[in-house]
Amino acid sequence: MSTRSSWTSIRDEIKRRVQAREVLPGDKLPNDQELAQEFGCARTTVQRAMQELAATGTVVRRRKGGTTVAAHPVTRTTFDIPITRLEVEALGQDYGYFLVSQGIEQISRSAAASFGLQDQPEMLHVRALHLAGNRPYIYEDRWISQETVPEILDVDLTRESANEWLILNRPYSDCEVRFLAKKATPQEAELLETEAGEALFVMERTTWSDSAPITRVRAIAAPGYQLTARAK
Amino acid sequence: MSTRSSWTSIRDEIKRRVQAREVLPGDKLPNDQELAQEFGCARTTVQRAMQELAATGTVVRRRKGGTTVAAHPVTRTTFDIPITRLEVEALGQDYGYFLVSQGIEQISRSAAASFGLQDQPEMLHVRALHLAGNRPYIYEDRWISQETVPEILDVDLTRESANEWLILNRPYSDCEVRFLAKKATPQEAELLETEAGEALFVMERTTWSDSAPITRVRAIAAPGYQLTARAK
DNA sequence: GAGATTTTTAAGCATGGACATAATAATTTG
DNA sequence: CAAATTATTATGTCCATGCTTAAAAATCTC
Repeated sequence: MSTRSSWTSIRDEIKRRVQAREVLPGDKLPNDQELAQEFGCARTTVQRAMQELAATGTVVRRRKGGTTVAAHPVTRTTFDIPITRLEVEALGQDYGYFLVSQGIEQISRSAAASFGLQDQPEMLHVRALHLAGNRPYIYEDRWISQETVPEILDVDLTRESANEWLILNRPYSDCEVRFLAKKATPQEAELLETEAGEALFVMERTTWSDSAPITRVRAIAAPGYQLTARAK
Repeated sequence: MSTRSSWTSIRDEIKRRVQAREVLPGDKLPNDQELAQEFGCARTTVQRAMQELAATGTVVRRRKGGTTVAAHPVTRTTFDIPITRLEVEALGQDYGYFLVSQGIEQISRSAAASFGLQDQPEMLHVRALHLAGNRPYIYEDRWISQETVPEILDVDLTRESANEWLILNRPYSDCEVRFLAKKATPQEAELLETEAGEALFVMERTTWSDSAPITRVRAIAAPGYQLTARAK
C-alpha cells in the first residue's frame, strides 16, 4: 500500500467515519480481522487502534459481540489536578501555606457520604489555606482517616501541607472527584478575602487505599478560579 | 492475586513507584529493555504500559532520551459530558426543553475570546432551558456560527434543542471545556427558579470543526448540580 | 572552536502466531 | 420444555523479532 499504516491513522480513520456519520451510533463495525484486511495490516494493529477508541468512548467493544459505535456521543474531557503548590508555582507565583485549624472530630454527614460510610467515625479535621503571591488561592477543608493513616497524627501540619504529605506518603488506589459551586460562608469569605455570598468553585476529592478511606478534601477556590481542558 | 493483564499491572506498578516517590519527578527510569527484564516480560509489554503512562501524563518519553518521571504529579480525571436530555433521563426524570430566545447578533467579547477571534462576527444566539421533572435543570446560552453551520438557520429550535442537533449533525474535531462558578444574574435566577446571587456551576464549551468555529455554549446548572468522576 | 556530519541509542511501530477469556449460539440431557 | 453442557466467535493479551525514527553524543571539517 501507499504508506505504512500506523495504528494511529486507523484510529483516526474510524473516528472520522463515526464523526462524519458514515456509521451511526449503535451500528456494528466490521470485526478486527476484516478491518485488518481492509487496511492491509495485522490484526494487532487494528486492535491497538480500537483499544484507544474504546478507551475514549467512541466505540464499545464486547467479546463475541463485536465492536459497535457508542450509542450516546459524549464529550469526554480530561483534567489534570496538580498538587496545589505546583499549580501555584506553575503560574510563576510564590506559594504560601497556612494551617487554619486541626483537631479530632466526628466527621460530617457529607464527609461520611463521600466515603460511603453509614456511621460517622472520628477523623482528623484539618483546615488550611494555600496562597499564591500572598493572595488566598485555595482554602481546603479536609478529613483524614486516623485509622487508615495513623502516622498523620505525628506530622507537623503547621509546616507541611496535608495535601502534599498525603500524596508523598499515602498514595491512593481510588479517587472520586466532584465539582460544584457554593456560596462563600462568612468564614470562607474572610479567609479567601472576599464577600460572604460570593460564588466559589469547589473541587471535592475523596481517596481510598484499597477501599480503606484515606482522605476527603473540599478545595474551595478563590473567586475567578477556572478549570480548563481540551477534549480530543 | 490480581487477574489483571500484565501490561496493566506493569503500568500500575510504575505508577505506584512514582506516587510513592520511589522515583522522583525528573528522574530517569530504566529503559524498556531493562524493565522488561525486571518484570520478566517482552519489551512490547513494557512499551504498552509506558505508552499508557505517557498518555496520562505520569511519565515523559523521548526517543534516545529515555523515559523520565513527569515533573509535576497530577490527578488526571476524566469526565463524560453527555447530551443534556440523556443526562436527565439517566436520572430517571422526565426531560423538558424550552426555547427562551434566538436571534442573529454580534457575538459577545467573551465568546469571541473563547473562539480565539479578534473580531466579533454575527452569529446565531440561542438561549434555552432544559428541565428535569418540570424543574429547571440547565440554562444554556449559546452562540452558533452561521458561517460554519448554515443549516442551523433552518432548524426549528423551539422543538429541537441546539445541544442535540449539533452533536448529532455537526460533530466537532476540537473542544475546549471550562468549569467555573458564578453568581446568578436576576434573569438567570428567574429561569432557574432561584434567587439572584445564588452560586451556580457553569460548564463552558467551545467546539471547532477543523479550526472553523462551531459553537460556544455556557451551560449554567441549577443550584445543587454536581459533576462527578472517578479518577484512576 | 563553531558548524556540519556521522554514529549510536532508546523509543515507536508493525507483524504473525499463539493462547486466554467472555459472551453468545447450538446442542444435549433430565 | 427448561436447564445444563458444549461449541463458536470476536476481542484481549502476550511474545519474539525486525525495522524505523528522533535525538543525543561523538566525530570530523573548515
